[in-house]
Amino acid sequence: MPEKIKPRTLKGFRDYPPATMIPREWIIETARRVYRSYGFCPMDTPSLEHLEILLGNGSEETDKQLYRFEDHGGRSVGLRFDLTVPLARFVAQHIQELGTPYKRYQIANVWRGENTQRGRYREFMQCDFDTIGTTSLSADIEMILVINDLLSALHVGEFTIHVNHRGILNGLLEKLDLSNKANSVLRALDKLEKIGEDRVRKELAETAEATSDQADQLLALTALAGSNEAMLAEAETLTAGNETGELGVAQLREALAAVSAALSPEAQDALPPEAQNRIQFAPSVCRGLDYYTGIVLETTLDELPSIGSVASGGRYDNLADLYTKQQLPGVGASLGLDRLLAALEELGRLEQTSTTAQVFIPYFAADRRNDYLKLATHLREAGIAVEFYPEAKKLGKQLQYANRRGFRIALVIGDDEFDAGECQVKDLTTGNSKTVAYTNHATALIAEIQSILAK
RNA sequence: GUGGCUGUAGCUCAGUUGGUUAGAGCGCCGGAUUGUGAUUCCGGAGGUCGUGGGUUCAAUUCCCAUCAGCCACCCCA
Repeated sequence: MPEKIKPRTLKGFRDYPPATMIPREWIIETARRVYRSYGFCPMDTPSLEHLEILLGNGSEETDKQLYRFEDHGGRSVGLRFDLTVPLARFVAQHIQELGTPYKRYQIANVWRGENTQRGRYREFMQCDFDTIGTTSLSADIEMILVINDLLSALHVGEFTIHVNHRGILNGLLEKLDLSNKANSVLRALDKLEKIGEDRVRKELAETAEATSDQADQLLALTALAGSNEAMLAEAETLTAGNETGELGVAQLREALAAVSAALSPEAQDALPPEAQNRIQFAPSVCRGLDYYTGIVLETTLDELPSIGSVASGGRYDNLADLYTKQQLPGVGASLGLDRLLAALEELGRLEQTSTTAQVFIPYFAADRRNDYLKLATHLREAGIAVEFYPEAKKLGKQLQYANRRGFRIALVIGDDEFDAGECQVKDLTTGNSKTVAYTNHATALIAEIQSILAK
């Protein structure tokens, strides 16, 4: 007998059995619903692109992480490592037909050949939404509202949206004459919470050659704490005299005020106290996202901040300048679905179900198959998802199966019930059952099922 | 990509200071109970100890490599 091939998956690539796929789809559906509720429209692009498209302004890091190869026609190609670069190519190619403002969402896999860790895989899904072709602050405000709606709808527990404006830090850097060291400075400042002020100071001195006076000012900004209003006032003082910084503070102030106004006061008051500050000015949020130029945001879960940002985004001045002369400003953000799922799993916030139907019909009376199928059809027509067991096994076994899969209701019908035109509706959560007539288009039965499902 | 830790049944783990037939709990399958699932009792299946090599009379145990997972660094457009 030949050796069997060992079944296995590649590092960083995973299977998604039903128990993980069901919550996954639920998140996708929720994201889709929220995005659509703001008028964002679906679109997609190919997984594979010409290498030159993806490399574009690529940093060395991108280079290293990119999955690339030569296709059968000898072309250099690569798998997309995010959804923003393909979007840039897409709008550069199609903006004439699309018109502006163009609002899109895209939920798709991306690939990065980086080392794996909890919540970090080589194939993972991003749920992006963007508004292209407008510089209006309304779009920025809307981005914050979308993220707030989305995470609220996902039942992730309390979360914090950390909002900043690139202009504030850039302004301070200009003022301190450190603009040419921006990357090193931002990278060091971003580690503040992680490694502490002393080591950040050290890193600033080493990598950005910052003087201790410069470091003082940078840390004065990033270490700000207190209410959003108070912090903004401090930031205003620190950047005073610099146009970029002042504009940044002003825009952020306006956006935060608008977000508060948009969220109804009643809804706000109904939230627990910690949630009323869920949108916070965070002067140190600036990492990565090099092309962002305006408002930026990151979102962390209050119960598990260590897993990192589960949704981030911001405003960019010119999305597609690599591919077109047309200036295309925009604003957009992305939900990191796999990281979020990893977090929810760790927090025990995922529902354990392996079924998509709520109602189970055991195959009980062996020669009544067509009657069972007919009943199932009736229920489906009423919008109730039903699974009919394929074998006329012992009832106990079938109920055990139903219980394990997480069905809510079993409809027990044997010869006696068929003859009497009734049906036992068994609530699998409580174990109680109730006998209901199912004749007359099963109206009474449907009502009973719906009342149990509504619980 | 660099460094560290880990890998024993489907799951969570014990264990062997190198030595006969590698264990437990939970889960799974069957029966007690041929019309009712989470309890109870009885029985059963399931492991080349991640994989490959080396040292040894003997390796699941020691060594090397490799694969995978986790952690830190790096990075996260």
